[in-house]
Amino acid sequence: MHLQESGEMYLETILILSQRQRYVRSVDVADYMHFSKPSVSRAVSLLKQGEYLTVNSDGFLILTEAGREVAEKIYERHQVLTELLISIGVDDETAEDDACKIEHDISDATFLALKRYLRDHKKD
Amino acid sequence: MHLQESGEMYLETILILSQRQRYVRSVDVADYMHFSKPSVSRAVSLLKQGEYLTVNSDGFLILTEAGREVAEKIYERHQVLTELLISIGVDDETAEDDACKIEHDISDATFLALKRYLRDHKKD
DNA sequence: TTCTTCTGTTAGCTATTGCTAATAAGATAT
DNA sequence: ATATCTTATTAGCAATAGCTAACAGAAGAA
Repeated sequence: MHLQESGEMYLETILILSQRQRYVRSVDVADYMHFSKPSVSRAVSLLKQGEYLTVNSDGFLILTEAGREVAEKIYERHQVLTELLISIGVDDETAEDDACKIEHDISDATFLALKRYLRDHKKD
Repeated sequence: MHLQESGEMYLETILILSQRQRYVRSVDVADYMHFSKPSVSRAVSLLKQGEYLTVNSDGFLILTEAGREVAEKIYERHQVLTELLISIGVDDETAEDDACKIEHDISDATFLALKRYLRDHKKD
């Protein structure tokens, strides 16, 4: 099953929340993303179907290996892109917002090139 | 009426085609974008409704001032982003593809910062 | 003139992804 | 025990944006 941008966002959110909390429930995701509970409920069931996560008996969302890989990939992009935009003079909030859209669009090749670029120009 | 990414792509395409041809019809847009005629037909009627273009009696698509502004903005982004990605080592085709997605996502502030960056680092 | 091809539109399908309303079930409070 | 709050789900709506099938009208060819 191919993931849309929306699925990637849910996985990224679950990863972020699981770094802050001992457990992540659908309602936590809904609050964080400012989406309704039914929207999250459906998204979760699709991600479960695609084997990107499991839901345990307490309703806690657990990323599978595949889910965690996607989430970490997107989250890394998020951080690197934000840093990169800030480094060229974009204000923090705009950098964050724009990174959040770009992170889903670019190819691995482009992301690698950007990362390499940032590494080699850290002190400019 | 707010334009989606899809509307921006149609306008950009019409601009590109109008630089190559004396006139641009719906079918030319369909061929260029590899979309069906009905898809273009509907898009054109929405863009007409939003006053981004007019259709003359020969079926030629003419961008309005507003339409041309959007098209030129997106096309400029397309070119600058492509150049920028190529300049950091992304291959031409990937750069083109990724630029084509990013162009719709980023804020004016981010695009300005990128353009400024490119200008100041042309010879690196 | 008649047949074919080109162009555009209409109708209606699909998928994605947000929403609200209503409901069910469990946990907590009175 | 009953009432309320929390959480999750189901059903169904809306917008966006692609598609095919069918058709109408105009242009071009035989």
